[in-house]
Amino acid sequence: MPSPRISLANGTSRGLVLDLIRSRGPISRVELAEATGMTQATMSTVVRQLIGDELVLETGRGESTGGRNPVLLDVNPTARFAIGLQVESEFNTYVVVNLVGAIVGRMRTTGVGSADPATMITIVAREVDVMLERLGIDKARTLGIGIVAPGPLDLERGVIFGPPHMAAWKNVPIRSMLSQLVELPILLDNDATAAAIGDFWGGDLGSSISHATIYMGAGIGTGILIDGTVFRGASSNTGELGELIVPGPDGKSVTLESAADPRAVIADARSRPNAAEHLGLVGQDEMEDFKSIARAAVHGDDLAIELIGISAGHIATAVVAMANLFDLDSVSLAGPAFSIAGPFYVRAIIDRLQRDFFAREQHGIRVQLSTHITDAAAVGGAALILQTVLAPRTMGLAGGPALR
Amino acid sequence: MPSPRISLANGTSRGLVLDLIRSRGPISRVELAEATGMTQATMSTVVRQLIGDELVLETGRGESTGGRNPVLLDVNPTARFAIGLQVESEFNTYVVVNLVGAIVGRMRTTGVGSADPATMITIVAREVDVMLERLGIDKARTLGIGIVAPGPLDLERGVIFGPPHMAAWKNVPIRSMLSQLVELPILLDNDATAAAIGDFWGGDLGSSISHATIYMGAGIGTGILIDGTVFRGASSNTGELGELIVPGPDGKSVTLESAADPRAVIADARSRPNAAEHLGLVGQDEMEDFKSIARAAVHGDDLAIELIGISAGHIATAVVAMANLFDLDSVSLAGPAFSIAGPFYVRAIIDRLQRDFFAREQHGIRVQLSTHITDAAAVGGAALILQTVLAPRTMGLAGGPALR
DNA sequence: GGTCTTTTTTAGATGACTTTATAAAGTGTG
DNA sequence: CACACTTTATAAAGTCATCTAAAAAAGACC
Repeated sequence: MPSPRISLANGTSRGLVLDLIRSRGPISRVELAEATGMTQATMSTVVRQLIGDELVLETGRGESTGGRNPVLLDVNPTARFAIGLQVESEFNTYVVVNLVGAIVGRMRTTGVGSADPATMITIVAREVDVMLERLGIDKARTLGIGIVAPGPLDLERGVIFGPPHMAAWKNVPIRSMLSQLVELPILLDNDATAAAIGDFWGGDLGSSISHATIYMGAGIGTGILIDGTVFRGASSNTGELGELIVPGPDGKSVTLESAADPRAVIADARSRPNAAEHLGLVGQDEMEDFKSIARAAVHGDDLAIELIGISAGHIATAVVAMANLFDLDSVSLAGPAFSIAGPFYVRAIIDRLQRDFFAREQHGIRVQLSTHITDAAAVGGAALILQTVLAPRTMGLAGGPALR
Repeated sequence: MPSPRISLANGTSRGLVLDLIRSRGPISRVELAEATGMTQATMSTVVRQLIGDELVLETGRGESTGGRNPVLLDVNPTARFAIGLQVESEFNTYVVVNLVGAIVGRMRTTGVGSADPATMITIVAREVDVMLERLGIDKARTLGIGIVAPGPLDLERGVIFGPPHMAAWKNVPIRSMLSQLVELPILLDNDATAAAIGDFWGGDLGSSISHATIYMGAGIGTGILIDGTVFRGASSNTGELGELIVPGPDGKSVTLESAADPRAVIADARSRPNAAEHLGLVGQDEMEDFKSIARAAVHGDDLAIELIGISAGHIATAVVAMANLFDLDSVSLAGPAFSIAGPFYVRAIIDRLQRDFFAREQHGIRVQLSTHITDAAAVGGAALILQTVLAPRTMGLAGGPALR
C-alpha cells in the first residue's frame, strides 16, 4: 500500500511532517502517511512525538468516508516563537512570529546608521528582551533571532560587509557579538532569501516546487525556493538580477536596476516637464518619493500610471526570464517598493507570463503579493529560524547560513 | 569524531559512495568516510557491498601517513554499461559507455526522419542488439537505454511531441514501444539535460555545486545541475534561454536565439557582401554552413572571426545572466555547434565573467568544452541511465523522467 | 623487537522505519 | 438494531542503515 518511500534520514521526517501539517491545514494521520509515503504506523509515532513536544494539536474530527472518522491535526501556533530583525540604516524592524509564521509582535526603532556597532548591538539585545517581556513570551519558547541585513554578507561567519552608506558596519561579526548578549541562536541572511522563506512559512506558496520572491527595496534581488528549500548556489549569491538586460525606451538595452528600481522611476519622473511638482516629489528620501508616485498611480494619475507601468514592464521581462530558466510555478513580490504599487506589478507580470512563458501550456504560474509586503524581510528572518530549527533541510550544499 | 551526519536514507548512500569513488579517483575508505560524514565502520560495510556487486575494485595501496597504508578503491569500469541514443531526423547516434562514462562503442545510422515510427523502432531495437553483440557486451550487464530526443517531451509518459520537421513522431510513446522490443529499462530526456549529466558522470565537473551545460545544436538550451542532480523545476522545462534578451547591434534588444544560434550567424554572414562565396556557404545544411564559418575562424579569417565573435559575445551575455541567477561555479559547452568554434566561445565567456559576474570576488567559474562535444547528448543519455540506476537522487520533486 | 599510528574489520546497540495484527469508531444493510 | 464491512489508529516484532566501542591488521619509527 505505501508508495515508493521518499522517507528521509535522521528524524528529518519530524520536520517534514510538521511542514505538511502547517501547509496542508487540518489534516489526518492517514493523509500525512499518504503524502509522505511513510506507513500509517510510522505516522502515528511521529505525530505522537510532535504532540509530545506540543508543536501539534488534535483539533477535531473529520468526516467519515465509510469508517472511523479521522482525528484532524493542526500546528499549535503559540508553542514556539521566533524573532526577525531587519537592520537598515534608518530603522531596525523587529517582528515576533509564531509557529505558523504569523506576526504576534512588531516594533520599529532607529536604525543602525545612528550608532557604532558595539553600542547598537547592546541596544538591540535590550530591545529584544523588552519586546519579549511586553508580549509575555517566555524566552525558553523562543527559538532564535534571524537577522536580515543589507549588502553583501558572509553567512557562514555571520559577518556583515556592509553597504556603502553603512561604512562603520564593514566586517562586523554581528552574529557572535549579539549571541553573547542575548542567549539565543542567531542566524544571518539577506533580504530576498528571507522574504522567500517568509512567504513559504506563511503558507502562501502551497506546494510550490519552484518559487521566486522578487524583493525590491532600494535595489532588486530575488530569493529562490526549490521545494521549500532555499536555493543557494555555489556561494549563496543566487538570484542577482539587477544586471539583467531588458529592452529600454526605443528598444535600447539597459539593465533592470537602471530601468526599474525606485531611483530609476524617480529619475524618469524628473525628466518629464513639471512632473516633480505634479507628483509632489520632495527629493529627500527616495522611497518616500517613489511611494508618492505609487499613490498617484493608485489614484488614477495618468503620468504616474505610465511611470509605474514602465517599471512594472521591466520587472515583468525579468520575471519571464527567470520563469524560463527556473521553470517557476510561483512568484511573489515583497519589499517596501511594492507596498502601494504592488497590484500594478502583479498585473504586468501575469500578462507577460501569459504571453511569453515557455512552459505556459504545461502549467500556470501563481503571481501574488507577499502577505507582509513591507515587513517581508523581517518576517522572513524569523521564518528562517523556524525552518532551520524545526524543519532542517539541505540542498546545494553551499553551507547556508550558520546558526549559532 | 565523525562530523554532523549528512547521511541519506534507503541505501542511497551506496549511490553516494559510488559517486565519490568515481569522481575522486582512487580513494581510501577513510577518505570516503570523511567526505560523507559516515563512520569508517559504516564505510567498510558499504564498500563491501559495492565490491560484492563488482561495481568497485581494490586497485592498490596508498602512501602511509604514519601507520598502515590505505587500500585504494576505484570504480570497476567494465562492470556495467549503458546505452545512449540520440534520435534526430538525419541520424541516430548510439553510444555505449562504461561505468565511468567513457565511450566504448559508437555508431551512427540514418535518422528517424527516414521511416515511420513503428518501423524505425524495430530497426533501433535490432541495431541495439547488433551493437552489443559486436562489442561483446552481455545484455545482463547493460543497465538500460537513455534516449535523447529533440523538441518538447513528456518525460513521465516517455512520449515525444516532436519538433515541427518530425511531424510523424508527434505523440509517439517511444519508451513503451521500444521497451517491449529490447528488454531493457528505457528513459527519455532532452539534449541539454543529458549533456549536463554526461559532463558530470564523465568526471569533468569535479565537485561543482552549481553547474550549467549550454547545449547548442540548431537551437540553444541549458541543462542545470545542482550538486550533481538535475534541476528540473516545476515541469522539467528549466534552462530555456533562447528568448533571453541580449544587446544586439546598435544596442538594440534582441533575443539570444535570434542573435547567436547557427542560423543567426549564417544570416549575418549572408548579409555581408561577397561573404557567402568567401566562406564557402552552400545553403543546404545549416550546421554544415555554420561549421564552414567556424573552420574559417579557426584558420584566422577575419570576417569569420568577427561573425563567431558576435555569436560568442551574445552567448557570454546569457551565461553571465545565468551565472548571476544560479550562482554558478561551473559552465560547460556542448553540442555540434561548439565542435569547431568552441574555443572562441569559451574565451568570450571567461572574459565576460571576469568582468561582470556578480560573485567574482567570492569564487571563480570553471568554463570548459564538454569532453564529448558532438556526442555529448548521446553520452549524456547513457549517463542518465547510470545515474538513475546506480546513484538515484531526488530534488525539486518534478518527477523527472520515468524509467521503465 | 617493541611501541606507536593509521587503516580496516568485527560485534553489539540504536533508532527510524516496516510489516502484521489488533483495537477503536464509524457506515450501511437485512 | 445486530452484524458485516470500512476506515483510522495503535501495538508488537522484525529489518536495516547507521553508530559506538573495541579489536585486528599493517605499516612507521626508534
